[in-house]
Amino acid sequence: MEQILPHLDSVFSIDCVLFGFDGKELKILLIERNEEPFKDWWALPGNIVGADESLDQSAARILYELTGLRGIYMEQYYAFGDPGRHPQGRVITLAYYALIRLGGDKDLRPISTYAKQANWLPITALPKLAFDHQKIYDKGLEKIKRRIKHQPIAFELLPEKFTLTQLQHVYELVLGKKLDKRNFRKKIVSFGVLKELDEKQKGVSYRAATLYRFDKRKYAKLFGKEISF
Amino acid sequence: MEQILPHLDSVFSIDCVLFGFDGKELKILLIERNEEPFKDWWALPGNIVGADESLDQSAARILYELTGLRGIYMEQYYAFGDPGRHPQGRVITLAYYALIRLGGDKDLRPISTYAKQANWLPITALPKLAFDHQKIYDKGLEKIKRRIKHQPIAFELLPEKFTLTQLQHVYELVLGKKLDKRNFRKKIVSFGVLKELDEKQKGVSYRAATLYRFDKRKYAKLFGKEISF
DNA sequence: TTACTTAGTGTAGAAAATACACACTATATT
DNA sequence: AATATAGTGTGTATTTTCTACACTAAGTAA
Repeated sequence: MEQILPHLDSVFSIDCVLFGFDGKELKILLIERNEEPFKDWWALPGNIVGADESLDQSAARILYELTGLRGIYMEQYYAFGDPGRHPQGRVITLAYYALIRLGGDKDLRPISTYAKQANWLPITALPKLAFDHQKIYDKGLEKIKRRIKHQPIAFELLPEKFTLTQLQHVYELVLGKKLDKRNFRKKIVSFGVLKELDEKQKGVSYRAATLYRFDKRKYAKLFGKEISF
Repeated sequence: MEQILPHLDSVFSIDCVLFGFDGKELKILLIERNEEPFKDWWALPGNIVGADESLDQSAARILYELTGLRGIYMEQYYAFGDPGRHPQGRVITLAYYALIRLGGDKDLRPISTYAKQANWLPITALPKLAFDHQKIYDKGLEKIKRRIKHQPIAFELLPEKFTLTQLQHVYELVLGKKLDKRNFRKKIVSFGVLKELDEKQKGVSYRAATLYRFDKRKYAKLFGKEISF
């Protein structure tokens, strides 16, 4: 296809803030860079957008390449493009976030191409990040804080079957504050997206909690509507 | 500066959805294109991002060039980048919206460079738009609907001094539904961002309404906090 | 059997949201 | 001067939602 438009030397990338929950802590996926600039620094995983893919496709591809995960709820949230943000030229990057449940079944594929290692690090103790990635992460956290209050996205962080206490725990970690157990349960149940199962939690050395699953059909109806926390 | 990064022939632009309110209707600014592709079609005003400007600076510059306006509340809300969205190559565009008060004092500067004409058209009767601009507009409207519920941005659409009825009118237009006058006033006053003036409306052939101004200091404090409609 | 740990539940009071109707006032018209 | 008109401005009762708060039930481990 002929390029008629004016040309500017800009590169367009996508960076992902992958929030993961292992049952205890909220973490994000970081890679340790193996190349300059910012060699040996931790950075958000990201990549260049391909010529023939849509932005969402590209984000999904990048997530897949970096983690082996598919079908994850993922959303574009902000574009960062300060002229000085990348020392080697103009790079405009589009930030996506995803919510992922960690541990248990399938392990994540390692990331090797441009990183020494990849690791899930708890958000309570993040290292200094390369480029403007701290800013990107901050904005991402802010975004999901806002979003979890209004839309039922917390389930993405949990396994298919979960207890109400686990769900509450996720809300508390994301929002950064304690919630009242009874009020939390009342409200979350009132949304009508939870399905109580006959099963109980297993392997705990105390009274086992009832497991819940979330009802995708009702969830789909609710989505777009506003709920509030 | 040496370009080390891989190079892709992509162009990065910004398109603006400028919402305007003339006291009666909600409108957006559109231009009638004078060049192919989509010659003679209506389109959102937009432009290419300059090499040495930040995204927000670029948006502000574009808004200024197109309208002569400065100091307008403006926000990035989504990036559109389907490979086929521009017939002449890969163009990724970042959408911004702005809220503008129309009429009265200063008229907008005409837009001449790449358009036959520019016009404020009511959102209730929009023509077919070039490229994927309908999609961009739709998402923008959705965005401000959400936002006006939670943050005090409606003032941007009104003149410095306004009546509560005018303010309510804006809310009703954006949200697309009628609001109760008494409840609306109670609530909007309770936010504490309005300052009642001694002045009254002029030139009306009925009882003149009290004019209000909004208090920028309190507004600044409230900003970021959540309010709800 | 007892001690321990977490699950699970209800209610009362406060605050916020909603529904609802009429008198007032400035102007224009006769 | 009287009247019609059109939008301003206000209060209360009801319902709904939010908040604060503490004990019993169930299962496990010793």
